[in-house]
Amino acid sequence: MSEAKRVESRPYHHGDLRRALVDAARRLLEAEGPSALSLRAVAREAGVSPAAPYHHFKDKAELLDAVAHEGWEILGAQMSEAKSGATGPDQLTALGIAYVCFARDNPALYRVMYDAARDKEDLPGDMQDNKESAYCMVRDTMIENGADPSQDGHLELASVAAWCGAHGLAEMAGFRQFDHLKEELGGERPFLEAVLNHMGLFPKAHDGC
Amino acid sequence: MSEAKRVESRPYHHGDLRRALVDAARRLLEAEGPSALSLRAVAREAGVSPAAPYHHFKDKAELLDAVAHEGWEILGAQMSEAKSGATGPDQLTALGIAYVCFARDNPALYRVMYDAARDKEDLPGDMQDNKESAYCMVRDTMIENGADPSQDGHLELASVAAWCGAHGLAEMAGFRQFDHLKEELGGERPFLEAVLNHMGLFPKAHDGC
DNA sequence: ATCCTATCTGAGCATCGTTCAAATAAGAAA
DNA sequence: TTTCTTATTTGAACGATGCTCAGATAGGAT
Repeated sequence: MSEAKRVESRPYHHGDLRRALVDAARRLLEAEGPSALSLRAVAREAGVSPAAPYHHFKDKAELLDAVAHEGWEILGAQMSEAKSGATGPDQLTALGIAYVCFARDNPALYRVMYDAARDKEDLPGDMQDNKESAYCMVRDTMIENGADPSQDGHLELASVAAWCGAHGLAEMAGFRQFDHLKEELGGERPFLEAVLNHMGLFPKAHDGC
Repeated sequence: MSEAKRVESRPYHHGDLRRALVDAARRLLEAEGPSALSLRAVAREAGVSPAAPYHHFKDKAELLDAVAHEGWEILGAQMSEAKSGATGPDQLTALGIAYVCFARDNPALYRVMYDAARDKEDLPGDMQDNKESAYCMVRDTMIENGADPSQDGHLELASVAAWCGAHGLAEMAGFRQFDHLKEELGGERPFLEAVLNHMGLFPKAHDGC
């Protein structure tokens, strides 16, 4: 449908084709879902031949890795913002809510982020590499709010439990079977908060998404 | 590799080809992982032409549905057995552990079970259709152990929270990043129990897998 | 023995991921 | 400027996939 934008500097034939391909992939992902994300379709969307992507990514998997990488960056940014909008233990809730809302608003991207990881049996590095990464933020926030870093096992256990709970909810929240529960609780937000609260990992919930 | 067994009654050309196809699919799934599960490969494994499956399943998706259906049956049976091996609130823990252990022992099958559902945004009927279904067992066990069925929202909330926690853990437990935590806690079993316990949804943990 | 119908095959179509030799264009060297 | 070099892109091709369809085949009933 849409053409790749050709406004910026064009150092080579196509400008920054790598960039254009990742953008095209994300556009397709949002518009058509993960099943429509073929390498050929991405090339088509970027206005380029099916073989062109192979000079920027060794694999289809490597392209998806790049897309997933951006996903983790966006998630990290949104969680960081959510955290700074709250204080004390509420920060943990804010992180949880931000995580689940990200998954709700970008379901296809969220799937790509974990699919790549599942095949490798390795959590994506983007998730835990730097202080702005999603997992580390949860961990650090727990420490800031009284968890004992020296009692390392317990802290990590708490982080893992919180992560599992949030991920589970993120994957379940999309199913229609929970629509009536959402209505009953006054909308999707309250539903998400209620489940997170019930898990006891995220103390309370107040802030915006 | 292996040939389809041709021992039972053979009412038509191939006997019960539908059965043979589902078996072949599960064999491939276990041996080669979900990505190797093509319709053609299943037909090949069953010793039949690529077009044959279409007389028993309208789709590849419908074949996967059948595989997933069996997965839910097995999961239900294992959870039922785990429940009957415990009493009181321990039953809930037993259910949780059984759920996660099933996912650990059949990762490929577990993925197929949810992949089909995700695409439809509908939880698989097999999960909640009958009293032996996995979700209903959790719900019923909660009622049996003191939850108030009249306060319906809260009960369902508790079930959903437990399900999310178990599912999240089931998907995370396979990642290598948690290997050191597992060791530290004395193996995979203790790790799973510790996380479930930490979520506070499954009171205690004692029974076998 | 004949017919009917469910079952299976073989060939074919569009698409996919991937590779590779050849074409092209950008920047450096002359 | 002209030439050379190299990164970038293309076009054609291969094997594999999901799926369709006309025709072959074989049970079971008549």
